[in-house]
Amino acid sequence: MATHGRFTEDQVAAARAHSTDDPPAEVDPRVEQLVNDLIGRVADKWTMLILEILAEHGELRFTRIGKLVGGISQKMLTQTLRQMERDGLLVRTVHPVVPPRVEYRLTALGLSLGAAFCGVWIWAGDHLAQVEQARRAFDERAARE
Amino acid sequence: MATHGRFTEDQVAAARAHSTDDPPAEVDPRVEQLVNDLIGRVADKWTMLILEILAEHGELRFTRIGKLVGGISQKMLTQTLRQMERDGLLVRTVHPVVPPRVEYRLTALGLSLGAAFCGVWIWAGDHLAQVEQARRAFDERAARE
DNA sequence: CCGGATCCCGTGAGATACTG
DNA sequence: CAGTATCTCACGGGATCCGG
Repeated sequence: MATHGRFTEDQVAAARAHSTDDPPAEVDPRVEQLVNDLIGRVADKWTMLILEILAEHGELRFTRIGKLVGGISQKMLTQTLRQMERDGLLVRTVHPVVPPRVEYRLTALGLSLGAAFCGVWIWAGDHLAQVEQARRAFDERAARE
Repeated sequence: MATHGRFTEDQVAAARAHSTDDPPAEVDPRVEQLVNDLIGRVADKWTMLILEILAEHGELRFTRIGKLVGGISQKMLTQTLRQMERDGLLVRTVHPVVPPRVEYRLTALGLSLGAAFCGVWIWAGDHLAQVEQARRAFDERAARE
């Protein structure tokens, strides 16, 4: 089975296992809302991309992440990394040398999120062609008015 | 095992199964780029939320989706639904009656993406407390300068 | 030199009003 | 009811400056 080559079977299995068996039915709407908010934060383009890069490479410097992500501004890179640090997804280590050296590394929490996202990457790779075909069909129909 | 209560075991299993066994190593950087682009489109806050709502409820009207998602503007709702339709994730059915009645329903492709995202929802529910604690710790440290 | 803070500007999101 | 049109404004990108 494929785990995108970046996560172990165990990590993915852990991501899929529930720590708490859910009560029969009904979820507290307040919890529901909190989960939705968290999804809103985490389901961000740059967050997902950075998460993936760090999961793949282990520990990286600021500029390196920017290069690997591609197309991200330094501003958004800093901002996203700070937010991820605040959410406990990664740790930021500053080495007091010159030139400055700042390393970013995922925490266990960040790794678990990366494992949870793994399925989405697999999906993207597997269904890329289908999406492109759907787009062509849609655009063609739109062009015909 | 939990499947977020919205997807069957089979759907989730299908989402995790690779249709093609990847060749030993190396991925084509061009494909890599395309996958990243696709992730960027699909890893959108509103897309994920709408996908979830539709996976849960089956078929819904425009306004109903807006209510269920909560906090989305009509503009973004229209825009996101159109984009998802273009990507082949859902079908839009217009009933030529008055008042107008437009139904949205996920396609098989959309359902498979929902199943792939399932792990992220489970993660959010399971690690909500950890994230909140990390934020409090970060904010407290920041306040102490 | 690297990491990132700051400024300026354009795109894109939100709120409101309007139409078929 | 399901959008479209318009306005406004905050957020994102790019260039520049700065501290170590």
